[in-house]
Amino acid sequence: MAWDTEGTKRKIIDAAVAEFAAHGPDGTTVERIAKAAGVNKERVYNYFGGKRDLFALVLREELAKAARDAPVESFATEDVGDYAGRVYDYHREHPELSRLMRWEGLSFDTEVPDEAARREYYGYKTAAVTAGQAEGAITTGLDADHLMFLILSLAGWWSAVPQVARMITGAESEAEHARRRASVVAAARLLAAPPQGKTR
Amino acid sequence: MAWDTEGTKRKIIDAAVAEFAAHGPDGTTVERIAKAAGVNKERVYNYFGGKRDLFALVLREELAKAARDAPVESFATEDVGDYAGRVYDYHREHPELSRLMRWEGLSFDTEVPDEAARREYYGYKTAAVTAGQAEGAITTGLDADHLMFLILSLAGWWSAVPQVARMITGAESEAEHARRRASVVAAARLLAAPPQGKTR
DNA sequence: CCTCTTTCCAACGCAAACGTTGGAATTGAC
DNA sequence: GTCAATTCCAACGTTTGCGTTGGAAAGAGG
Repeated sequence: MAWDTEGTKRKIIDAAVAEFAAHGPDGTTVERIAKAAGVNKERVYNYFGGKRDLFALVLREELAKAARDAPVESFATEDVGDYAGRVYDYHREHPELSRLMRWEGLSFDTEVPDEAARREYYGYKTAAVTAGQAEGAITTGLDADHLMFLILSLAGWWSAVPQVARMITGAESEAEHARRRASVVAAARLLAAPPQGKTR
Repeated sequence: MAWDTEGTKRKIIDAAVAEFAAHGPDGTTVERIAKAAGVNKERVYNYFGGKRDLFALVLREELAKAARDAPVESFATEDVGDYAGRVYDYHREHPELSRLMRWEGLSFDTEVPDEAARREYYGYKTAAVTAGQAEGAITTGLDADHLMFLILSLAGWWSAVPQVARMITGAESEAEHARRRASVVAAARLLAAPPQGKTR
C-alpha cells in the first residue's frame, strides 16, 4: 500500500483532539494518541515535535473550525438570543473545543499561542455587539466586550461544571437540555435588551 | 520537639489545596505536596490513603469553607446583584475552589463524592431564588434552578477561561476587575428583574 | 531506666511515560 | 533492477511518579 503521510497526520490529529479533550495535557499520553491513531509513537514526535506542540496545534485547529462553523454576525441584524442558542448548541455538539480551552485555562493560564489571531477572532464578536448597540437593538448599559463575554458565559458554564449543573438542575436528558437552551436564549435576550423593554 | 499529628495533617492539606488547584489531579505529584508541606511522602499515604482520596478530601474541605463564608440568603431580602458580586469576589479571593471544581468537572465528569451533601448545598441557593420569586422580587420568567445557575455562570466564567477573558476585555488590572464586577452585578439584576421593570 | 507504641523518613521496587535510535519496508528516480 | 530517500515501527535508555518497607527518633507507661 502506498504511503499516506497526510492521512497519517490527520489520524494523529484526530486522535489527539479526542485524547486531549478527554484527559487534558497532563492526563494524555503520546502512546495512547499513537495507539488510537493506529500509528507508532515516533510518528507523533517526528511530525509534531512533542506533546505540548501537538496540544497547541490541536487547539488551533479546533478554534479555526469553530470560527468557520459559528460565523459572527452583527447583532443589529441577528437576534442575540438566537446567537446564544447557537453557541449553546455548538458546545453540546462539539464539546472538544470548550474542553480544550478550559484545559488550557487551567493548565497554562498565562502563555497562549496564536494570541494575535485569537484576539482578532473575538474582536469580531465584540464588534457585532457594538454594531447592535449603534442600531439601538442592544443595550448600552453594559460594555460591548463584557456583554459579549457574559453571553458566552451563559452558554458555556454548563459544560464547565457539569457536576454542579447536574446537582442544581437534575440529571441531564434531552428535555433538560432543551430547557437549558431555552433559558440561555431567554437570559441572553434579557442581558442585551435595550432599556425600555423594547423587545426588538 | 513534640509530635504534632494534627499540624502535620493540616500542612499536608494546605499544600494539597495549592498543588491540586494549580496543577489538577493529574498534574499534581504526591512528592511535591509532601515537599511543600515539609513532610515525607509516606505521611500522605498513611494519613490520607493516596492521591485520589486526598483530592476528594481537599475539595470537600474547600466546599465546606465556601458554604460557611458565602452563606445563602433569600432573594426576597437580599439583592441578587449584590449576591452575584459576592460570588465574583469569592472567586477572586479564593480561586482554589473554582479551579478545583473545574478540574473535577474536566477530570471526572461522572463520579462526584459527597453528591448528597452538595446537592443540598445548592438546594438552599435555588430555594433563595424561589423565595424571591414568591415575593415578586424576582422574575418568574426563568426557572429558579436555571436562574441560580446562570447567575453563578456570570460570576464564574471569567476564571474558567481567563485567556478568553483577557483577549476579549484586555489585560487584567484592578480597574478591569472592578469593571468586571460591576458588569456581573448589573447582569445578574437584569436576569432576575421581574418583567415590568420594577427594579426592586 | 527500660519497653512499647507512635510518628516520621530515607530508600527502594515497580510501572508508566517520555523522547530516541537503528533498522526494516516502501517508493520514486535513474 | 538498483539506489537513495522517505515513511514507518520495534525496541531501548532514561526519567518520573506511585505506593511501600524497614528502621530510626520521639514520646508514654511501668
